Amino acid sequence: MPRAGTLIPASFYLRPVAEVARDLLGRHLALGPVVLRITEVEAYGGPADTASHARAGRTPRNAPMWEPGGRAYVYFCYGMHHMLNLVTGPAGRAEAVLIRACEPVAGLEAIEARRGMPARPAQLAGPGKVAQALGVDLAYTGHLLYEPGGLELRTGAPPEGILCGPRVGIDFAAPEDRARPWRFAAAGTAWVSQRKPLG
DNA sequence: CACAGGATCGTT
DNA sequence: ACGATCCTGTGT
Repeated sequence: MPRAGTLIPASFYLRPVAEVARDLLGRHLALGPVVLRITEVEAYGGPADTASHARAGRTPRNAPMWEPGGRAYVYFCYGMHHMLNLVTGPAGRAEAVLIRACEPVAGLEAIEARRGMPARPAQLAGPGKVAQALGVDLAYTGHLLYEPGGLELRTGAPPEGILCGPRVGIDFAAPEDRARPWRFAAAGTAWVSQRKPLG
C-alpha cells in the first residue's frame, strides 16, 4: 500500500513559486511502488530569473514551464541525470520548483535496485538521485501531478522547520539571482544535501 | 549540420 | 579537481 494521504489539487500550484516551493517540503511524490517525502527544493522564476531555463524564452525543452502549474518539467543534464521540476503559477509565468532531495517513505527495494546501492541518507540528496529513485525520465515531462495514476503529488508530514539559502550550480547567473535565497530544506532530517548544508 | 555547454555525481 | 556522456540551443 504505497499510497497514503490525499492527492493535491491543481490550485496548490497556482501561487508565487517561492511560496509553493516552501509548501512542497514534507509532501509526497509517488510513482509505482516508490513514495518519497520532499526534503529539499529550489525555486526558479520566469524569463527575468537568469538562473532559470525560462531565461531564453520558450523552447521545445522548457515548453511545459509555460503551461499552467501542476505539471512536471523534466530535463536531461550532463548526459546522465534527469531533473524533476514541478511547474507553478498560471500559464505564461514559466516558474518551476526543482526537487533536490527526498526521504524514502515506501518502495525501498525498488529504489535500491535502481540506484544499485543502499538508500542511505546522503544517497537521496541531489536532484539526479531523486529522479533516478522515482523512475522519472524525459517521458514524464508535461505530466499532470494532480490526476490519479502515474506520478502524483500527495499530502505528507510537514517539516519541523524550514531552512533557506542560495541556489546551487548556477554560477552562470547574474549576481542578484545568485544571491536570491530560493533554496529551501526541511529542518530536522538527515535526508538533505550534506556538502553545502543550510542553516 | 556542427558545436559548445549544462539547475550533476562519484571517484581521484 | 575531474571525467562521464548526450540532449539542447544556437549559429552557419
